[in-house]
Amino acid sequence: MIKNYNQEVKKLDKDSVIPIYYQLAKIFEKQILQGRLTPGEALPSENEISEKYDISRMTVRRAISELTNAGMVYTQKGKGTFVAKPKLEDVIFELKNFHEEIRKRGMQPRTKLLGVKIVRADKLLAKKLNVPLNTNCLYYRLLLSTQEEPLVYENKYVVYTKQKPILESELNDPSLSNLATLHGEKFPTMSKRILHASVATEEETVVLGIELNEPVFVVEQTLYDADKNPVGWGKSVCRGDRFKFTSTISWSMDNTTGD
Amino acid sequence: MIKNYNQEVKKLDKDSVIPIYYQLAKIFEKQILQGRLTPGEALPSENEISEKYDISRMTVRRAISELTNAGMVYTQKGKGTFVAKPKLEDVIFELKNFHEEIRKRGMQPRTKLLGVKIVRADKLLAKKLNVPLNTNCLYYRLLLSTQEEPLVYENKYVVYTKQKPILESELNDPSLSNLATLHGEKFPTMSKRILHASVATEEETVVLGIELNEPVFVVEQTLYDADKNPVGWGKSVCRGDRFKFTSTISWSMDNTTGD
DNA sequence: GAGTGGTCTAGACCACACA
DNA sequence: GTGTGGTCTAGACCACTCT
Repeated sequence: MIKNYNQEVKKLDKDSVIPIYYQLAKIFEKQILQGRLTPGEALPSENEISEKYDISRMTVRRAISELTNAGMVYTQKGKGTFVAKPKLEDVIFELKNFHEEIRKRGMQPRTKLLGVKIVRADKLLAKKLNVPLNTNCLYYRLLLSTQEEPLVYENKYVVYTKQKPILESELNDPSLSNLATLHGEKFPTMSKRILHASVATEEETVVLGIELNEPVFVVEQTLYDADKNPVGWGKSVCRGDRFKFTSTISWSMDNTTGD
Repeated sequence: MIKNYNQEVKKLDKDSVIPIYYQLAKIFEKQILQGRLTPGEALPSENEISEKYDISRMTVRRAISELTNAGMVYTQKGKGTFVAKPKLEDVIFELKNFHEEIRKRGMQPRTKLLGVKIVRADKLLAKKLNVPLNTNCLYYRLLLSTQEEPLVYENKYVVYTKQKPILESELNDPSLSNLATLHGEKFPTMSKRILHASVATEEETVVLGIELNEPVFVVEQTLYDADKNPVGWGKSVCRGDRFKFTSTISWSMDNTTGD
């Protein structure tokens, strides 16, 4: 508590395997987290820092860049670098690969193909995929489960332009982007998703083995190519009693988001 | 289609107001999106690029850094820089400030304080906030609405160490992190949230004006200070018929996530 | 050993903010 | 004007990969 009252210069180990810019960023991070630099307050200028620690200005900039990426400081041209306010009210819910997540929890993920066929686009699908009515599309119905119980019921459609046969091996990665890559002409480069809270329909209760009106997450996904044309569309229904999304926002350099 | 077979060098405008590193990054982005550089393929080495375009290697590195941040390429020490595979299966659902979102949609957000009082921590709350039983805590009940209808019902608790009076002005920003900052000793620096799909309880149907068993999103939030001690806990119940989360993942330099 | 990306330097010029 | 951050250069040394 009584140390450092003389704004003593923290030491940088220039021979360390740890980069100088990282050591410097950590020094400022510590000062910010300890409240010795408070939100709105200015950091020393880049020239001051580079003289004080006897390092190049470019190295100072790299350190500040790390802090900027972490959202801890922001820069203003011609004015200076300032400590940011924590933005803990922002939320980011991440959803990662189903198989990995299940395996991480010590269970065995399974993918069951309930059906796959070529269908002609009806009005809804034609609109979702921006194709003419009755265009040939591939339709997949999948059930993702652990060894114990079903978890996700998926319906996916992709534009079917290559007329390639449907391979068993597709089930190794039945993600919409993989299916679209295999059977479409173009590369998917953008994915839009919408997450709804809903209750299970009759069909979903049967497939998922839950009661009518049980809560579920519904994730609708649309894939686009580089020209912004839809190349795939799908709907995943996740059991509400087995799924939750977690979000960690941390005001520090490590762990931008976790789990 | 027939152009550029002579690997003609794209021009960089060195006198432009647009930074060279950005122009260069855009050139590679275009080549990748057009499929002239495919996933797994190597970019020219940094030295080659710097000679080819007659710019410094540090500028080349800055350009590649932009592409790396966008997830379009990855680097391997001693080997080279390679085009990444699009990871469109990752999902990021963002939830932004309630008031801004409502206003953006052309409605007027309202916050109604249903109640605020000092309570003694029961078993559940003592566990959530990691304090002894019966510790004094502040308890807020809030209703967020448009002019037309209620949307979110919130219950929030913060550790009450400062013994500061409760101010009307807190309602300008009744976020958990603001309440915790005002009434706690320490700075919140980390926020964890859990998103559940559920159905409305009896109390929630009354407050939100919906039917029993209507789907709702439940967002549970815990705030921590720099020492990882909980300083606030809250639960927000959002009408399922009025809320959806959207996610856009784009394999390009702009729009890392949108809306 | 040759080639690669990672780090770092000691300069330079610029546009911007502020007095 | 002075001071700030933003860009850029032309070198340098390192650890790493591959042959």
